[in-house]
Amino acid sequence: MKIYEKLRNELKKRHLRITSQREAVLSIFLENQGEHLTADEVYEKLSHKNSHISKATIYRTVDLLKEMGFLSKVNFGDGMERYEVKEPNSHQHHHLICTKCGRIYEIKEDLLEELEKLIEEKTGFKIVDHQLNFYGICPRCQALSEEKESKKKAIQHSIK
Amino acid sequence: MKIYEKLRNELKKRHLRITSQREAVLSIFLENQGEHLTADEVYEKLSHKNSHISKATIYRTVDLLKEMGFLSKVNFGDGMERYEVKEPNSHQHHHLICTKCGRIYEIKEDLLEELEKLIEEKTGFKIVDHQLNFYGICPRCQALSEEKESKKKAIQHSIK
DNA sequence: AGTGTACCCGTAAATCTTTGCAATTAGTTT
DNA sequence: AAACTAATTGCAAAGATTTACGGGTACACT
Repeated sequence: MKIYEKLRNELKKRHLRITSQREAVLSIFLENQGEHLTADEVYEKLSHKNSHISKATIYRTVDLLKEMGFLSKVNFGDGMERYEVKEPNSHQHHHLICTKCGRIYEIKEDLLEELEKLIEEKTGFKIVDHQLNFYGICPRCQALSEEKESKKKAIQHSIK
Repeated sequence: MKIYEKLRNELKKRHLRITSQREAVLSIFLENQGEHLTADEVYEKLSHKNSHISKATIYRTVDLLKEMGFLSKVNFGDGMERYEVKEPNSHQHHHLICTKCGRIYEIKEDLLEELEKLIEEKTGFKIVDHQLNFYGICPRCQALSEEKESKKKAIQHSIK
């Protein structure tokens, strides 16, 4: 089933309305698979397509699309909420965030299913979603800081 | 070692200054262990102690305390950033967030160490932190909705 | 197709958070 | 103890997100 059709069905099921704004916002995410877009980025991309939708509506719409399972919210701690397409068939994935350069790396595997089951058994919670972020230093930045470190030592040495 | 002493040492190590504001903000968290405070809540609690610190400074200070390892940032998707005391000796814990009532439950175990190691090996990342949230329905809300469900059925039945 | 109702959108205001700037202050050096 | 330097603070402005409200629109029911 096509995804717009799925959007329409989902909206009908919830007695919500099919509007051009909702389809337009979803289209931006479909045209930018793999990216983590902020509300402002969605707004800009829509503007470039001569589709002017107010920021308030974009915020409301991404939240709705999240509730309906089309998007996931991801927060990288950079001061803005981001959203990405959530493929319904695939497992969830996680994010590795480099605290030096801010680059985001994806971890394709989920690996949390066992843990989820364990927690459901222990707590009686019915878990429907999760979000996992790892923070650290990426290989690239590790290499750079080693370089810097050895330069520093070389300088200290030459001063002696 | 006392925690304020630790704060002072950590600040000195980074060539930052020991200020009354920094100690006051930390004190609020120590007096409210187990809570997840927003910047505004910290501000209010300080005001009640006749300690007026500007919001800007509170935001800057909680971020600094996080960088230095005294606090963890937690985001429950309720529109505000929250911070909590991070016990240095204990493992990290995770949060279960009920999407119906908003209550937060804590999971004491970390359980992510193996996974971290696996990812470090695979990607070359040096992981220093992580944040994991589970979203679902708590036992209490499950019970409530079952109740509602059976009432509904009872009504439908009586209509027949 | 016309009517009615509830939902949805855009605007503006409110709220949460970050940032630039000038005055103040902590801590070092003399 | 005075002088100096650089970090820190508070204020105000900017930026990000949510919310209240009135007019407009989707869609169900004739």
